[in-house]
Amino acid sequence: MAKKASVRDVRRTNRALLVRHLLLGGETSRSAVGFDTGLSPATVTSVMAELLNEQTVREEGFLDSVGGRRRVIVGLNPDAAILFGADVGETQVTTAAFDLTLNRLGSRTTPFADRRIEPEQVVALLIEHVDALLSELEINRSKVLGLGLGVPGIVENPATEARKLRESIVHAEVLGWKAVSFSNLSTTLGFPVYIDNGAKTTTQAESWYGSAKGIDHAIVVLIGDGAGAGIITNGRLYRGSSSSAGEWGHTKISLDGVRCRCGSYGCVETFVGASAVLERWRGREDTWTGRETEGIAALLEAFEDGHPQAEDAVRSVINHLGLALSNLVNLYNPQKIIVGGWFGDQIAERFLEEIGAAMRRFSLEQPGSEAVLERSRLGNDAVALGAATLPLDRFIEMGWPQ
Amino acid sequence: MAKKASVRDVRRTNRALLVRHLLLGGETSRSAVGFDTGLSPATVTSVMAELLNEQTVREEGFLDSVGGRRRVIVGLNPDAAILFGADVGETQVTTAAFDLTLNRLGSRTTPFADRRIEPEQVVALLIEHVDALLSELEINRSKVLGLGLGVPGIVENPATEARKLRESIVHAEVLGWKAVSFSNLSTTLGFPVYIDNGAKTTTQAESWYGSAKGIDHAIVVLIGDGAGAGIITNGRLYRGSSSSAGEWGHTKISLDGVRCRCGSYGCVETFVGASAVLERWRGREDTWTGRETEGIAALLEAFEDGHPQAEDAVRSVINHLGLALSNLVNLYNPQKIIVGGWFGDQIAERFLEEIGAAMRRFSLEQPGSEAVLERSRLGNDAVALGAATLPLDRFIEMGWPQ
DNA sequence: CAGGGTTATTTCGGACTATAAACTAATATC
DNA sequence: GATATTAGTTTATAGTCCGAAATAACCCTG
Repeated sequence: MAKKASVRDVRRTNRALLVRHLLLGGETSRSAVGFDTGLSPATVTSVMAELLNEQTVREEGFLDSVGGRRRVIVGLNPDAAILFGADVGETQVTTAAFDLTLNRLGSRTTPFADRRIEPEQVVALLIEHVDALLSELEINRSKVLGLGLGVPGIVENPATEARKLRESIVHAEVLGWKAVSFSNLSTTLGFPVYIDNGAKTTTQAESWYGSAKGIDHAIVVLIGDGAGAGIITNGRLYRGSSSSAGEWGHTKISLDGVRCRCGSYGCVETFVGASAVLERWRGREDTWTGRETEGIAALLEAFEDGHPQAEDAVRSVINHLGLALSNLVNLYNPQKIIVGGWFGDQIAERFLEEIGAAMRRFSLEQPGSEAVLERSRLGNDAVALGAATLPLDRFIEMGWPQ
Repeated sequence: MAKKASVRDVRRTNRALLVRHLLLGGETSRSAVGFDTGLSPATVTSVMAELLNEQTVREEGFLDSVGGRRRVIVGLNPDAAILFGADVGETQVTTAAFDLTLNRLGSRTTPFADRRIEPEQVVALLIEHVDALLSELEINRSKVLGLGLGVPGIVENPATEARKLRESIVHAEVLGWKAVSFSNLSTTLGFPVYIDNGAKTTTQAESWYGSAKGIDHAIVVLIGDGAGAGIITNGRLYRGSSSSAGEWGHTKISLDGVRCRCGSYGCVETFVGASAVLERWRGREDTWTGRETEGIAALLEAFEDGHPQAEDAVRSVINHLGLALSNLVNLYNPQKIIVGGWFGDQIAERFLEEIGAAMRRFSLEQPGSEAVLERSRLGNDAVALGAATLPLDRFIEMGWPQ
């Protein structure tokens, strides 16, 4: 449970605090860092010297004087290391390279058909992408801190520690994966590989750079064909005992109802997922399978044109989504709920107010009045970006390998 | 978000680790403590000397030699301090006194009628109880570390830190309390007062001493007339952004249904709460209001006798409870779910298997297979016991006042 | 352009920590 | 009684942060 502490841990904590501050706050001066973190100037100098020495941080000129000695600009050295983030989606694999400040340096995407791809193919693609990016960017493999992998499905994770994510087991129903391990990928690539659920990596990205930045209690809700959620509690991504927390799409809000792909009935996904919504709008024709985005566009158009059935379908989504969100509000008491995912983006763009009103109507007053509903600010890149935060987070906490 | 660390924090952390170890593990030897905590023998000696010096710990004899020097028995000194825990229920106020090892030294209970009591009356009762217990036990007021207060309702808590609980605001609908503050109680009593929701204090007790002991991810579900939950994530009680997390009883599992006392429809409470169950069994007659325990006894008897309506009512509880629990499983991925509360105790006693089966049926496979359903091991005392852990926790983390 | 004021950063010494290693204590065993 | 064994303490050392003083590098004024 609790862990012992030693003097070394103090340095590690403060070092991480500083690096994280520079990452999220950008360039500043030593004195500002001291003020913001509460560390004494002496300590800032000391830790910064260590970081400068190992090239993690660089001095980048001076800020104008404000009456005294000019401030030295310090900031993370983007070129100090490279991070890869990969997004294994339902239709394509995207691998992106980032520098230490999480600027995207380049990316590779390979689509695949029929929502089917074997783990071995993914491994091959990842190796190909990484190699291509490394030579394109003319970067030495030794500079790579690691690869983060966002996958659709449950990632089982023996130890809670992020450092052990490499030994994870992936169950991705959508892709037909059962108990898949990527343990050998790391050896082939020559650097650590970290795996997490795509919704969770997106949440991580949203928490570091998006609408949930700096928020201690936030929930990121992702709605596409299906629905998932990532939960930030006390400033950190909540994983549960085996990393499968946040399966909001399969919580039940009805005692009966349409059968869900998970095998059960009444799941949130069967009320607010794009496929389900289309099915409800047009009946069980399977007309839109594989073309859900077009279907939703058609639905929204029909709504604008005032078609009653379309209106019913949209109202139903708003209502059920509000109810499903209120369950999160009552259980987690978050400061913010962020709606994303391709379908979530679209309905939130037009109906954010209505959804928020429905959510508050179903919530208890106190937590309901505090929960702010917002749209996601990050686009499709969020999965890969969030995945890249996995090795970066480890770097921040633990420093350079060895 | 993150906080800076200093060398002092190291000592505080290790001291807390040791005290907590002695509290939960009972008496041991220095060498065993070192082995269990990972601290070096030298450090154990040093910290233990500090604790001995301030009387928090005492040496209590020797363990037999196992081939070398005999081990000195060290353990918390129960008489070092006194803690009060109070349970403000819907029908009575109970105040209990505990020693430092949370042994119950005595208690006072005062019932009240009609589920109505004014905050001022509670304050008066608490002062009376405390004074009575202090003189009964012949204890000096200066030895009291604090009073923890478990109340039915939402406790709003400006700061997340437990140390600020004294400035909390209480909303207790059942008692007709709106935005009540107990800020002056602490001054009158002469020691700190900490307030939390009763379900949360029970959860704390369950986490320290009951079925959730040592479990990092657990949920305690309390079912009486209403329903609530306490959530342990990463070994700590989860409070949310304003301490109102865990309102499981008012999450919705149906799109329509009976009106809940919270004003909404479809709440879990309206399916599994004792009052609601009785209403469903016997119709809206209000026959059992104020005598719910008798009603439930009658229901269970009728069930045993094979009355079909009773059987329907019981099956309905099992089913809905299983579903409502599955939502917790999918969202939190806990290792354990503990069922308590007076009604929860009774149904779990007879139908734990069935409820667990229903829960797993509605859950996703992976988190569902991991979540163990158990009965609470603590009785009615749990609220007061858990409340007493509030000042105790602060003592463990921060040491003696000043 | 010299000198005083101001702000930023570094240096230095002090106070605390944990720990390894050496040491002392107290027992069991032969 | 000698030796081995285990428990616990003392000592020396290496980190650690931080306050205070020192230094650096500027602005402003006359």
